[in-house]
Amino acid sequence: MANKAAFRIMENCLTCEFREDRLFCNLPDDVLEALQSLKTSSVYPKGTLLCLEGQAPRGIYVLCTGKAKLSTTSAEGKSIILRIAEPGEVLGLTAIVSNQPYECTVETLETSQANFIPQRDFLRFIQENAEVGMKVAQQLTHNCHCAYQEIRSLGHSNSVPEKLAKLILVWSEHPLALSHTKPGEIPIRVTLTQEEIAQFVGTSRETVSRTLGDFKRKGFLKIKGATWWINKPALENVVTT
Amino acid sequence: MANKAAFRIMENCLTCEFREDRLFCNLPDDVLEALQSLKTSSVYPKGTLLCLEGQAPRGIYVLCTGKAKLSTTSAEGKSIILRIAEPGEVLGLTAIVSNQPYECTVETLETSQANFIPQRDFLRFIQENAEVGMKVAQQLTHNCHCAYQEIRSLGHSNSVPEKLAKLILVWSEHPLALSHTKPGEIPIRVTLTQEEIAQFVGTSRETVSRTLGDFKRKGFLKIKGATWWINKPALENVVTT
DNA sequence: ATCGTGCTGTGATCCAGATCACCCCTGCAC
DNA sequence: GTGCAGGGGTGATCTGGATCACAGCACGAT
Repeated sequence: MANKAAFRIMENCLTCEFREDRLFCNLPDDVLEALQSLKTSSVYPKGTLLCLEGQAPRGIYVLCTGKAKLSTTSAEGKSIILRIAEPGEVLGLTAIVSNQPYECTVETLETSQANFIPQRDFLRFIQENAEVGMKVAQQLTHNCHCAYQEIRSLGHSNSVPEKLAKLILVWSEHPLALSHTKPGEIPIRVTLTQEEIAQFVGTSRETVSRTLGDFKRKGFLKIKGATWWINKPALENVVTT
Repeated sequence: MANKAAFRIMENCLTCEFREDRLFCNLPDDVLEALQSLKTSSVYPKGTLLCLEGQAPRGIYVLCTGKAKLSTTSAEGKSIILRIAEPGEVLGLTAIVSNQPYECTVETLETSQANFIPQRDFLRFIQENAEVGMKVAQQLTHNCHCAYQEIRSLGHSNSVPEKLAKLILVWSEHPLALSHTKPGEIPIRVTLTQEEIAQFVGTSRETVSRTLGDFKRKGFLKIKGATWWINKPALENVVTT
């Protein structure tokens, strides 16, 4: 908790610096004001479970800062990562709209701020604001899109190297801003363990380890701690092969 | 086209006998009236492609009668069936809401009636009617739910027999209404080819053939043409094993 | 320094299911 | 009839990747 002070909590949505970039926050003053009056902001440490698969719906979370991992577990205890939610996303929407138990478990991957809005308040709110309804539809569409991507990846039995390369390429779309990097090497930050990567691509931890080793040997990427350097063209080649 | 006369087209949504059962049609008279004025009804023969993956969005289809198969294709030409849409569902929503190309190909599995509404009209309509916005959210939620199911099925490497059994069990929730059936044998109608079933569970045609053969030998089901008799408890046993 | 605990690397083994290569239907067109 | 196309059955073969079983290694707690 020593770095608590370093984490700035944003209490007021109206003056939030990211307001315009974010689907759900980019609303007229009066609407945002009303929405804001329903929320409770909190900061959650890394590893917090915001909601659990199977739990009765309580409300939604708007992720303000940080990242969260959405996963679903099978009867046999295996779990799959569905996607990583970025700041600005609304979590728990499907459960709230359908009034069914949460379909996935949400776990913060870093210290994150999220605004909670109770189900009842939120439902009333979207019924009164067609504008917000549209945003809800857009977030749901995004969820669907990610899910379809995942289905394509899992179902079209690409080999593990191919799936892994695809995943890394997606990650490399949000590169790290480092000063001195060789051209053609994209630096990214990876905080997931190999175990979690395995859950993402639907394979075993060992295979991820072997495949990454293979990639390193072939010069497709370099790994130093949580920072990876990506050789994009080389990886793209793996995908099309 | 000899049986054209046998197919009754429903022109008026207000007097449609199914109106109340269907998410998207169960609306107050005035709203439904307005929605209706935007639509064009048509009857499509089996095998019609209502929309193609990658196509620019034109509008949505409300499926009135019949069934449609939603599938997505990989670069290598393999395709996966995402789900079978039932009457009352709205198709093409994600594309219209996000204004992105259609994410899946929709093909009618039987002669089907569908009402088409152009993108622009529909978007304007939902922005003016918060009530309809909510229905849109519900349909999208349903899409997500199906997609997550599929991910769980594909990703949690259940064996092929298990996945197949699960699929058949889902089908057996809509049994055929036959007069004389033995107790414990649920009759269902299956119009998909083995190839299509393979695409559904993400496996090869041969494996489907072998697995079904196995099920028949073990008395889990009987197949006569397009009618199958399901021994539910036996199949449930396959799933939990 | 000495544990313990969580992550990563790697070898050995084994099998479900993909793939290839046929054959047999049944229905339809000519 | 004959030919042919689209489905369905089945055997033989081969392999990707799961699984088991360890062994390092980093890092924090004691």
